[in-house]
Amino acid sequence: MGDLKQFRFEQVLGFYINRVSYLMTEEIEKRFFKKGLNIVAQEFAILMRLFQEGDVPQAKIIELMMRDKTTITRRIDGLVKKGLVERMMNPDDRRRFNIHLTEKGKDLLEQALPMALDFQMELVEDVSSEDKETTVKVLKQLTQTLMNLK
Amino acid sequence: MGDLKQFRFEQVLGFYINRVSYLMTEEIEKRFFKKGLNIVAQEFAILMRLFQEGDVPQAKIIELMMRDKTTITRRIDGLVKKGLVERMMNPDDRRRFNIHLTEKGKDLLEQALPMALDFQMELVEDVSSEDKETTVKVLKQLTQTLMNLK
DNA sequence: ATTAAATAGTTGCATATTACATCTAATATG
DNA sequence: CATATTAGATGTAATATGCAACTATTTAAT
Repeated sequence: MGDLKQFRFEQVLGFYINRVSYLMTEEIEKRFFKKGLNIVAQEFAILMRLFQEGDVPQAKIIELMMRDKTTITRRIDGLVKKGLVERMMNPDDRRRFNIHLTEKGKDLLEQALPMALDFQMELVEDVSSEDKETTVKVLKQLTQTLMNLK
Repeated sequence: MGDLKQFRFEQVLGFYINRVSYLMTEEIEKRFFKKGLNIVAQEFAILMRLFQEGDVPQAKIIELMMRDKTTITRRIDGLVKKGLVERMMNPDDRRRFNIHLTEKGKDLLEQALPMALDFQMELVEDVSSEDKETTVKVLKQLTQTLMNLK
């Protein structure tokens, strides 16, 4: 086990990725809360997706969030209860719902999105755009590798 | 809100960081489980830290994990129950415990560490060492920025 | 057409994670 | 010595998560 002790664990990507992920989530949720926006980061991610893509069935959100369908059912339940989205009947397939952003949901996003973008800007302020691009590239690559493992 | 629609959200770091963080954690836990190692990623992080630094009081682990002290108390409880660590009296300050890696904990780490290192290697296999270094640098920078916000 | 298989989503559990408020014991500070 | 601070534990409650099993619907297979 001696040789392992030599290893500089701090150089390991996972170490930082988990930390940054946790800290970013924590910070953006804190900011949402301060502005009276009653959503967590995951809910924001769903709303943002609906804003980008329009109505989608829950299956799409499951894919995005990479969680069990039961977990997503309950997340959507929560968003419905808050009045931010609604389940619309899909006439082509009556098993499916289209998740639809309500006016209230749009209003909330109108506040939340600029906050999220500001936060991102603030974060990478001191990172050169070259380094930022490299990082995004590497993260995309890692995502792909990880998805292939599944 | 029209201008926001233009924004390429996929370029945003947070998007990938969260995904990679989640997928990495999931994958390493799956591998631990497959080999019969009964630990989650957070427990591994604690054991690894103990291996690197020797006995530390719980406060150090709180700092590492960035969780509430009650959460850490219970994590340590869990590790004690599994026989992987023990709480040693600190003669200099009787409020404090030193968390000590047991033989069983060391044995487990002896299996888990190489797995974690292999996993990391596997992940960054196709990433040039230059890109990897840049990514680590950026992640460190982001960590620092995020810590300063707190 | 009729039956079997697959799909979308929900509900009933059980478990894990987390933290706030509060408590005890011990140490540090004035 | 009195008080404040610190380390850690416990009570409790909220949230997150997924497996198993279920319903309803659509698709595929005979």
